[in-house]
Amino acid sequence: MTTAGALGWKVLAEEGEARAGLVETRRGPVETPVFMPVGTLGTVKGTRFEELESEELDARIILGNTYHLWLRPGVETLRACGGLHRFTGWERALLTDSGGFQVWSLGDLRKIREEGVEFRSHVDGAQRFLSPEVSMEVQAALGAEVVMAFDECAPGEATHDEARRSMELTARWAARSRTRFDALQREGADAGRRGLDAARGLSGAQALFGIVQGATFPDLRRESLARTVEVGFDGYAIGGLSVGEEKGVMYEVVEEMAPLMPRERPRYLMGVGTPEDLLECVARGVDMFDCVLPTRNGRTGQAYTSRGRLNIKNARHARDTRPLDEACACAVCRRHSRAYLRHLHATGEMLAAILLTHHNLAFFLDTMRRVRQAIRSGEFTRFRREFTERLSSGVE
RNA sequence: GCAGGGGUGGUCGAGUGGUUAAUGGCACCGGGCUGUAAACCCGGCGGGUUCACACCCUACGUAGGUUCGAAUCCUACCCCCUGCA
Repeated sequence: MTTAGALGWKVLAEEGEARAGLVETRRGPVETPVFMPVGTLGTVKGTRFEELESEELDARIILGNTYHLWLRPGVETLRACGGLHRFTGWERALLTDSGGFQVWSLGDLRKIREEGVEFRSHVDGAQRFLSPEVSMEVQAALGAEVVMAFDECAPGEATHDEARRSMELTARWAARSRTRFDALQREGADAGRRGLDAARGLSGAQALFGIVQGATFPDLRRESLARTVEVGFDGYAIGGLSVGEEKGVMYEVVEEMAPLMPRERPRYLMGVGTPEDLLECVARGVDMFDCVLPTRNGRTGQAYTSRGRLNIKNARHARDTRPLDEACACAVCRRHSRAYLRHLHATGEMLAAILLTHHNLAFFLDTMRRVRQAIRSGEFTRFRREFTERLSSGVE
């Protein structure tokens, strides 16, 4: 276990490339492999914090987003309210994305320069300039346990030249992120530190993760990793995947990169993925994941089950008195039928989104719990095969 | 009874002689969603044959009529709404 750092990390068990580990944050332990629900605007949409903390979901860490929270409610408000934990009432660990993803997802609304990114706010059209330094400042005001370096997320179909340019920019931004981040920690800008007892053998500071880019090109990915490790971070992420490239390509990049990433640091695959993706990428050596799928798809009528996806909008469920997933023990599956959930969705009732989101999160988080257990008991290979097989068997 | 207005596809509602199987909305059916511009977006939606291009049939209250051609014009009838008796 690393001590005095911002984050503790140890590998508890390994099976092939898969590993079960423990990340110690200043706001509690996070067992890995872990799925981190996405809470872009300071809320995991459609859920209450009590649910996330409940034994059933037991989410140990959730995300927040720098770009979105920077626009609304804004840094000053966040500072005035004591950081994102106090502002939202979430007392467990947080990880904030840097805004790098918005460089990709809001591609039509920004211009990239060496200095940073000029965004035209999607909220009101105002010009807003985000740079590694600004991102670090906002993330200090947010006070998450894990801060992400500001990167450029290039499109999956980027050419080698484009990907190189982007990767090199990301590398320069990584160094700038590190520098500004360290200064902010020294200055005590970290809003999340307030009120914490600095026990647990940790420094009490925020942790900073670097992000490996390079699109689909192995040479660029390797160079990106080397340059990121050279800067030095508390953890390392693979970014720039599931942004338009083919699924097989994503697995290849992860398969090649994860084993090259420092063993003594947690490895985080950003923005991934489906239940199958999680299993595949755990098998390739990834420890941390986040994805909007369980929450977004919960709102749009799609349930993840042990036998694959179920579209609650389909007429075939109109009189189906069975739960979403007969193998699921979540509160929604214990109480409600597919017929009722379909009715709620069809009538536009907000409860439909709430219940499907709950089930989906329960499924994702429970799956990861089982993954961890399987790795620790040396049964991950079998678990993965059986789980994947069942996933593709189709909902009855 | 008289005077106006009106009856269009599951529904509401455009269209008022010819690219009209008929604009739109809703409903319905299906699909998509991977570091959240997403409680959102896309497609289908009279019937039949066809892999498809395409073709055929049926349709704008009912029945006739005018016209090369009608949901659109004319006549009669039925029904609905409003006002006056």
